[in-house]
Amino acid sequence: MRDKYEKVKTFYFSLWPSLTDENWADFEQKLIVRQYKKGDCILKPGEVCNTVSFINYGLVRSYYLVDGRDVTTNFFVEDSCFSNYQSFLSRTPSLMYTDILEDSELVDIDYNGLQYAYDNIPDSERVGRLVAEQLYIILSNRTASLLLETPEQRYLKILQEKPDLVRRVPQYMVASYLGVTPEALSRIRARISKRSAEAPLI
Amino acid sequence: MRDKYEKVKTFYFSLWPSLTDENWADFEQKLIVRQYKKGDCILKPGEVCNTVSFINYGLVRSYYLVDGRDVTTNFFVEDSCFSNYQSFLSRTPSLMYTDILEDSELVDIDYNGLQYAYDNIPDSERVGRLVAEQLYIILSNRTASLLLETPEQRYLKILQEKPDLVRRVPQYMVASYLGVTPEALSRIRARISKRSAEAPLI
DNA sequence: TCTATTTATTGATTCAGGTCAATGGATTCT
DNA sequence: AGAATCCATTGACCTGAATCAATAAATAGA
Repeated sequence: MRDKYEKVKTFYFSLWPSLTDENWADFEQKLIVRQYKKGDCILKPGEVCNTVSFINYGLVRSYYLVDGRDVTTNFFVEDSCFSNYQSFLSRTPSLMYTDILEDSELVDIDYNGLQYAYDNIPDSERVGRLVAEQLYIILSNRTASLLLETPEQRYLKILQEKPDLVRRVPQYMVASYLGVTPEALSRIRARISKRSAEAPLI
Repeated sequence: MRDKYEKVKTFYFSLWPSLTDENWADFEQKLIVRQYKKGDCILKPGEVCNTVSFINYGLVRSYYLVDGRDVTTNFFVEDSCFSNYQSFLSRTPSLMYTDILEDSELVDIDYNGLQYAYDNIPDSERVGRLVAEQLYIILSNRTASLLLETPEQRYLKILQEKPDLVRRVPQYMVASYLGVTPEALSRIRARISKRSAEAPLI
């Protein structure tokens, strides 16, 4: 039988060089494996996010829904961690939805489990800090992209950097991630393929 | 004589309830007070940011300069902490400038000083985590605003939330923070005052 | 104080994206 | 397989922001 903790263990060991097998065994007690089906909504506005999740397999999306407008803040794929970190950290209601886009298996640690780790497992504070710092860096790249690049540039970039994600996700969600309407993304695509058809062959 | 460590001490004690006077004395050894003049540039693209700074007084701006376009990522005012956190954390060259907008006094801790604290002063890892988490929350609010709101809405919001900042900063920098050109902000302002002139008196 | 420079406003034009609406193509469900 | 739903594309029109340019206002320097 497949070990559901294999991947998450590798993930934490990579961030946490001093982690011993003994401490891992302690930490693993706090983890809960959960399966979800495509279409499940695992967090709604008004709810407080209570978990940080590692994705064994699957695909997850976080988004705002503000007067009918759907704005994707992030996609999360297998082998990475996610949370509604703002809500989780501040213990305040989320403003976002989090949906399961493909059947997924998550390995959750809840707020109390994490506090237990911080208080009892050596160097876990450091891991918490490193995770927060990594999330900060990712977010600051996204913010820079929103400020500096046009939607077309952002689309070309995601095509190049995450082609698999673009394939797995409906186009209107990609549009919503780029900050434009589905119609606009459709026209951006048309513009790009028109240009590449006209481009002189080098 | 004014104690240059008074404010920064208050700041750290508020984040760090377990901080003893003895530990503070140790930590204070690592702090360096620096004065800057309006117009000084304290970090340029290509340089690695080596400090986290607390602002005793003054005003600081971080911005990108990409093919002539000036894009403000943040303003920082007295009694808060700042850094080019991405560069500082990852020890990689900054992509941004950081300028002094008003004569300022900063209380710096450098990278090694912070590592010393993490390794030697109890609970400092936790403070590092809390600071990273706070910065994450601030940044995620900014990102949401860029995704969800129009430039006009963002301008009205900054007017309401940080009226003093708007007064202290040239308008073209506010425009650059909102993600529009100076001309566009000028028109947004014209539009708003036209509307409020037309608005029926309630 | 007067001058030089920087900053803010306004006009004309262009263009990308939003909105509304219609159509055709894909998926999904039973 | 067939129906129903969802999704992507396209067209027409509109609006807001970018750009280029000129001018006015404010600020800083000598």
